[in-house]
Amino acid sequence: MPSQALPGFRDFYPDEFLLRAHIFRVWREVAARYGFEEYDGPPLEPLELYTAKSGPEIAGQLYGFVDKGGREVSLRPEMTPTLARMVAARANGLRKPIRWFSVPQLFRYERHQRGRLREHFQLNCDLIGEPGPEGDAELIALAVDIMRAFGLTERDVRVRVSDRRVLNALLLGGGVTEAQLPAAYAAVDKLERSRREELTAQLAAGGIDAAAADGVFETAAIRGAPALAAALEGVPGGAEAGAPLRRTLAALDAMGLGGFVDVDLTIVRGLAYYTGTVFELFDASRTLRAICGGGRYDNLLLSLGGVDLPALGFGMGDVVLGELLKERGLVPSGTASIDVFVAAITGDDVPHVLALAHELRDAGLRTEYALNLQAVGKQLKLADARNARIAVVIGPDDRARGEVMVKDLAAKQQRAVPRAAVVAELQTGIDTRPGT
RNA sequence: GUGGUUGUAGCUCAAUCGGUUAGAGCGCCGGACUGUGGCUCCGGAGGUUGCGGGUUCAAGUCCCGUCAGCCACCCCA
Repeated sequence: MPSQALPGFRDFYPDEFLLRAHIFRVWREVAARYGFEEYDGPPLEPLELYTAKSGPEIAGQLYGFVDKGGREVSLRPEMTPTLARMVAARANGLRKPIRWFSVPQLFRYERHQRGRLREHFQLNCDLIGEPGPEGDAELIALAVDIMRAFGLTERDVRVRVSDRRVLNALLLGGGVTEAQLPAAYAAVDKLERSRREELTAQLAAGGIDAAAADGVFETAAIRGAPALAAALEGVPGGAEAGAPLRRTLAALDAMGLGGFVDVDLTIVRGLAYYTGTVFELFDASRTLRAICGGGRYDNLLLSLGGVDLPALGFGMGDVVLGELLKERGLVPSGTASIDVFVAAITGDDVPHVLALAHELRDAGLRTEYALNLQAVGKQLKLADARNARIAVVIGPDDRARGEVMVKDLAAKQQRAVPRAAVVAELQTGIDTRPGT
């Protein structure tokens, strides 16, 4: 028997599943707060659904194979093509803007490393049918509020925002031609990780001379809205190109979330389909990969699904986010816990334990008992190990008086309670405790 | 796909120059403890030293290969 999961795949033991469940719960709660509805699609799709968007070379990165019917298929590497198909099929009947989210497990056949596996869960939130920049603000705010719901502050995570329209205007205004834009984008993307001489050489290979290259570097170095506005004044069409981003930032400020946001033109993301705002969320110390990334892709639904709707969305994976939460101690406690443990003194008490335990379970209390008769001390030890709050001990003497012993395990106190009253008492007693 | 680096018990680690039967702590199981828990003490299980080959009288230790983890690149969710 293989002793471990496939490379890049994870086993979730109960204490690890706790974190995953916590992440999913927060994702769904906050998405619901923004009026987003959950959807899902198949985890396995025709291969061409993905090659249509990104070209045949993408197939090398896909978890694809030929199925028993001879079809070329792939586990889904992303959700957007599925979403595009679903929206296109019912586009006329859906009220706009469409606010949908999903939590798919996605797959990529790639060499894995920290924060990047062959499988992950990713919250996808998309807003479809809204062209205005307030929609961009809405989506960024959703991503930020998810961070806040996890207990992360603006000192923990930063949103770095750029805009294709802005970067295009500045690069073209700085002497880069339309055809040279991809090379310029690649250099902007690598600016933080590579040395400037290497990038200059790469830009030269792309036909961009030294003077224009300096312009690229200057543009990429712009930080903050005022500096960006100043730079835009100096290029043709700059004011117009900068207007949407300005309104998006103003809306975020009005929501009180402006403190999370940095204007940073080195955020590039996939060249293939973003058309406007692009943004990524990072941990403030920047030791991890991006937590979240997204932007506006106004042409994609037309090219994929044949429906012309503006759209924007983001994806937020569980792996990097989970690492950050662990790093900051923001994970729920790793121990399983129950409400009540019922213990028997003798074998004659066991049926009464079963009866009471079942009544407690019917009353909604998390209840356990020892599955085989053992010493009371053993049973209480088990109750401790399961983090029970209350132990109920049933013995012959108590039963003769029509009572059971109710023991508060934390307070180390116990008292006799009439058998007939114990379920109601425990139910209210436990429900009214704070912090449950 | 390329390069670097690391693999010893469930976990964290130890094992001198290559030298006897690979150890410890935590965790797990059992006992001390048959009407009352956390502590303590005692005992036990658990290892093909990732796997395969080579060198050697002798390999956890040295060499080669391979697999896996980690890091960087490529690429991006």
